[in-house]
Amino acid sequence: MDFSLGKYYNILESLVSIFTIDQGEVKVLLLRKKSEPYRGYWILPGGIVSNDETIEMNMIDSIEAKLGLKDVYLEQCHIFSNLDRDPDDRIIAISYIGLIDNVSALFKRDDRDDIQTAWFKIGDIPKMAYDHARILKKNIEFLRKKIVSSNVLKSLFPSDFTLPELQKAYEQILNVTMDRRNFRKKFITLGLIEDTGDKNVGGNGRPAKLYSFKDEIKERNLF
Amino acid sequence: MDFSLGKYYNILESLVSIFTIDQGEVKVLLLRKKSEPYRGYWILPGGIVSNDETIEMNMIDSIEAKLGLKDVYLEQCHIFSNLDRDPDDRIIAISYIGLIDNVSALFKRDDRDDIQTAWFKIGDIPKMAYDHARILKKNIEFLRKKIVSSNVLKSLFPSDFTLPELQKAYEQILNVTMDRRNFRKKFITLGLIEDTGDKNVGGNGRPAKLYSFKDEIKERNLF
DNA sequence: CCCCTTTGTGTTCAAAGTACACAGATAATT
DNA sequence: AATTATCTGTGTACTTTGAACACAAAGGGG
Repeated sequence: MDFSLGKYYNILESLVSIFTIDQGEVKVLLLRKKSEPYRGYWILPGGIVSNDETIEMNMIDSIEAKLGLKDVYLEQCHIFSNLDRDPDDRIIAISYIGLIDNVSALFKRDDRDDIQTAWFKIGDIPKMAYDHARILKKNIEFLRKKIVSSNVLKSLFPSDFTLPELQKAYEQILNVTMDRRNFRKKFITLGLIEDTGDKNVGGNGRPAKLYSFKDEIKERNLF
Repeated sequence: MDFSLGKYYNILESLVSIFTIDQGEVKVLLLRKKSEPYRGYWILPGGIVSNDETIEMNMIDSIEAKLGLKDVYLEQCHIFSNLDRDPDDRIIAISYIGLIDNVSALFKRDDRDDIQTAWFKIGDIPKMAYDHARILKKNIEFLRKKIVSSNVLKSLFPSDFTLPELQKAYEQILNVTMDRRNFRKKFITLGLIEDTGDKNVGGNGRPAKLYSFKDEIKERNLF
């Protein structure tokens, strides 16, 4: 194959939907475009992939450089190669989901002149540029499948958490309501979490027990 | 972003694991390398993606041009961007699974001088070039997840089929054995298939009833 | 001390999954 | 024509899992 032909040169961008839990709400991190086209619209963070790095490396570097975030749990989601997804250039997008706990999320860099960021509730997404709304939708759909077939939400709750917190996360992402007793029974009988012995103090009402995930993230049907 | 910089030019290849049922066996279509490096080793079919086509278009065209196969059911699986996956060039691979029924598979083009193909049982894969063994493994893993969460095997059995045939396909892909009565009950009570009224004649033993899938392919937990 | 809020807990019923054995239909054999 | 070999079709009891459901306990605030 003769790669000197320009037709085989493709531009690739990585795009990521980074989710976290902020005060009980599942949120996704978006960037605001400050220049045309789509000025003022929101986009998914990402970067252009160089040919001397893996897509994962690019993703990790982009997230750290632009957002200051480290240790984001990443999973590949989907590739979008429609010819019309950017009016100016032909760019292939590789989308990821990213999960980060609320403590690590605090280390997000302050907005620079050229970068404005915000966390949005996943049920309340603003106007997005290009086809990013579609990509985000696909990513949320992917996350939905993921949380019922693995304990991936460990990434949102790495340290101690309460069962109501975990349940709320599931409910928001799956867009359902669940019975507290059945939810609790599920997680405990599956042996996925363990009681730390501590309690959550300071909140309203009876203090909740604190749990932590026992195992590493792996595939396993939960629901 | 200044795309005139060469570092943003990436080479992309599409690679596909095409599965079919051949005399009750689940098989995958491989190509034999006729030149160095890896001469004599086997590879997944695919093509280099141009910047004026989608990856899906490239996949479909490659399959038809090199193999003569049409109407292969395709699903995106995974991207491999390791820097060391090809010793000579930096090529990013986008892998697909493809499903084709045994009748359509018969229209596979005869081997040309430069292309030698063969169907291999998925439990009996030959020596493969580059990282294609790893990619194929991932694709089979993907297929495994897919057949328990959707009726995607409809693509292997588009017209009439018998329940033992379908069961054998599941058993081979999942690498398990199942109870005939429970398997039958499952598919019938799920309402996924319907009795055509015909019977399979000519085989050994009691003729099996012929069924066909009622619905289009869609997500739905089966097992 | 009482009220408000939120968490923790057990049982009953329904549904789905699992295990299991024998009779029916055809082709091949005698 | 009868027998045998091979493969398919079928129902039931048991176990496990999922779903529905209400009240007591712990803490904070007035």
